[in-house]
Amino acid sequence: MADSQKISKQAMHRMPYYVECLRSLAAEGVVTVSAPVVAEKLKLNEVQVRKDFAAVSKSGGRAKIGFPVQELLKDMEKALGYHSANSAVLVGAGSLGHALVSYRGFEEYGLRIMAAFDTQKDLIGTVIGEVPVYDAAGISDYCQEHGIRIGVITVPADEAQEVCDMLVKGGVQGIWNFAPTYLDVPETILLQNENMAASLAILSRHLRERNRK
Amino acid sequence: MADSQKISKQAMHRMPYYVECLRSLAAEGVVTVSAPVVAEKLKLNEVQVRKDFAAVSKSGGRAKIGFPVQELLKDMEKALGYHSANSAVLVGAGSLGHALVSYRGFEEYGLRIMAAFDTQKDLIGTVIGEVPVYDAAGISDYCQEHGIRIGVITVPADEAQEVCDMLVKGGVQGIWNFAPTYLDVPETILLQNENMAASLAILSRHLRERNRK
DNA sequence: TAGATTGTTAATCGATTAACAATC
DNA sequence: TAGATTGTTAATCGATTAACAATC
Repeated sequence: MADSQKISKQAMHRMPYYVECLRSLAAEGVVTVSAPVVAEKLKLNEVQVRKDFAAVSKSGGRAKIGFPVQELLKDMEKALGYHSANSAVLVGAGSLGHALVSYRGFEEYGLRIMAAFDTQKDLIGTVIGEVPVYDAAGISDYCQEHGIRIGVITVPADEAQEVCDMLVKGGVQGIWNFAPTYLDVPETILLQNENMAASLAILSRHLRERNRK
Repeated sequence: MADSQKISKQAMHRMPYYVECLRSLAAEGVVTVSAPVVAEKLKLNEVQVRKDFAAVSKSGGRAKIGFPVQELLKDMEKALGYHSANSAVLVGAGSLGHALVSYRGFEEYGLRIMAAFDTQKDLIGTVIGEVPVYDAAGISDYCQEHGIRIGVITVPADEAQEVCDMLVKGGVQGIWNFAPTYLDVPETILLQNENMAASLAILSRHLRERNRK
């Protein structure tokens, strides 16, 4: 029953799937839904879903009936911060960075990329979508002036730490790191590593095992 | 000492960071390295690193000396499948899909995107980088004819299941799903969900907590 | 009422961390 | 030898799953 604090990282990873599931139920006009039903749809353990729901739901569910879809959805989106916009900058306007900047989909989750930075002369001064690309030298100043809270790192591994330091100096509170490298950040800053290399490795490993048999 | 099978998912997620760390050590000309040293650099537990190394290293380490950097690197890259190319197709050539196709970085990890698919008429027939975009109707046939092993899904949530089914029908063995939705796949197929919404939610949540105090 | 579903307490499981003997 | 580091066995921790009483 919405104890605010304690949602485990694992639970946070399941939340987006609940949201998606609840939205599609809402679209079908379903008014209430029970944990076992959602668990069945998502192939998850029933108790797990119940606990996850309990962790975000303000008013709780009702025995025999379940949870009101719309209300649970709202509570969950709030817990996930989907509606609280966080200003961000992205550093490294290479192909991945370019992609992420032009992908507007993150806005739905509260990420608003205000500016991009790069060191490459021919990128500086250009505009991606509606996002301007500035000289990387100005990262810290820009972040301070605009109260930027999140830095997205899409530079090569060997430049990531330097960029990270500049972002920290600029006062960002969270860093979303796409470089496959370890970053050293002060304890107060949340580092979220997006580990695509690991995902690929897990896939690759599975295929190898499979094709050996 | 390289028991092949049992590398946990969590361990797999740490591997890319080891690889990056070992590469940079190798570049500095370092010949051997011990688990405690790497643990210190990566801010990980020493025993954990030792166990992870033991899981991939063929010849094992030597007391007081540690592991030969080059050899361990080779063993690890092999365990991760970095050098075993897997052919893939990507479905959904929207902005995220476009980004991933044009990002050549995944080739290093063994993912070779051979073709992209979309339903949008004005995208079909175009070329992204060197990758052609075909009509989504032909997914299954293409995969079968070309022995495609991995399908990458970057379509909106409500189209993902349909696309997934076509990929499965085409005989892919692994699916890398970027849509924030649950997919139903046969047990034999490995589904790897790339959960960017969750990453953002975790960041967002942290910022909110922090700014309340 | 009977039965489904909730919330919660207890048991299980897997991964991390600690302890320690073996080795170079 | 002494001390660092390995590999391994045992203890701890956290998350998942099972069990069950309370509720509608």
